Amino acid sequence: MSRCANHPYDAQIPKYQSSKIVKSHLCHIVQFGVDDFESVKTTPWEGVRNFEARNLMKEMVPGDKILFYHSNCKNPGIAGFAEVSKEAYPDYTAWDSSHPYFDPKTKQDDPKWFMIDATFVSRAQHFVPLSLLRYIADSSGAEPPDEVGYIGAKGVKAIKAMPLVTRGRLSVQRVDEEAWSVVQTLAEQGGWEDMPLGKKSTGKGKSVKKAALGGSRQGTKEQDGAEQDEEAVSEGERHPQAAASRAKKRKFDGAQDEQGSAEAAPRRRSARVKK
DNA sequence: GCCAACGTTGGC
DNA sequence: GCCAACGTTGGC
Repeated sequence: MSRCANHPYDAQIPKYQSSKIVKSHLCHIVQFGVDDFESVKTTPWEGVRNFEARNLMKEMVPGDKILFYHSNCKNPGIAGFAEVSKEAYPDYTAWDSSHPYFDPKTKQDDPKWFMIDATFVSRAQHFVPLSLLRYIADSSGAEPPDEVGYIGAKGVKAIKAMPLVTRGRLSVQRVDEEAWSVVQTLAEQGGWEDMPLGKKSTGKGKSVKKAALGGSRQGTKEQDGAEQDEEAVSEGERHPQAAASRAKKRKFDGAQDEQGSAEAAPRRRSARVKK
């Protein structure tokens, strides 16, 4: 759709004013955490270079909710909530040879990569670490640990089904209503501070990156087709499952990353929506 | 179109 | 820094 008319190249500048592109070895890494997101408010979700993730973004419509996830950092997890503010349009960073996400194989008259615009909604009052979700997902019982007993067996079930837990690497994945609800509740209630998660779960951790998981569409529930689409993988991707999150970029172009500067440096984001 | 090798991602 | 999972590339 829209091409870049509405998004001149400059449109992305704001994002980089607060985030950083780090060049190391042959890769560039874009760090973008919840702090950056909160200050920028709306940002194009550029750099997704994975077909499955890209197809999921194409399904998103304004209003779809997004879970913003910090990946590639010491304490990965969900740091905030956002929503899709512009449907998929060509990712212009793919055509800029000086950009970390440049992809020499795509042309402007035949866009290969797309991005959506994501608008910050709120921070997670309690950072929800991946380690917590994993801990819950790995437990054999149907009931949650006492510390987060409020999510109930239904919450445990929803977490166990999350792609974030079952497959990990896709930068953009679907989040069903139940999972969305549990994550939101966890973020509001907290309570796992004393659990043996291995890493700290305060959210203050150090580096964070940006990543998001998508959200569900609000209100409407469309069908829930959520599962259906899977993307057909067009060209490349054939494995429906795997793709986890990543959006990578090409070889030396950059990818995202993170690292953190001291404390916060989230990087990528991914957004997914469910429908 | 299949398959092996290689490169990347991303959690730990 | 290491390792496992996965995607991509390229030969046949």
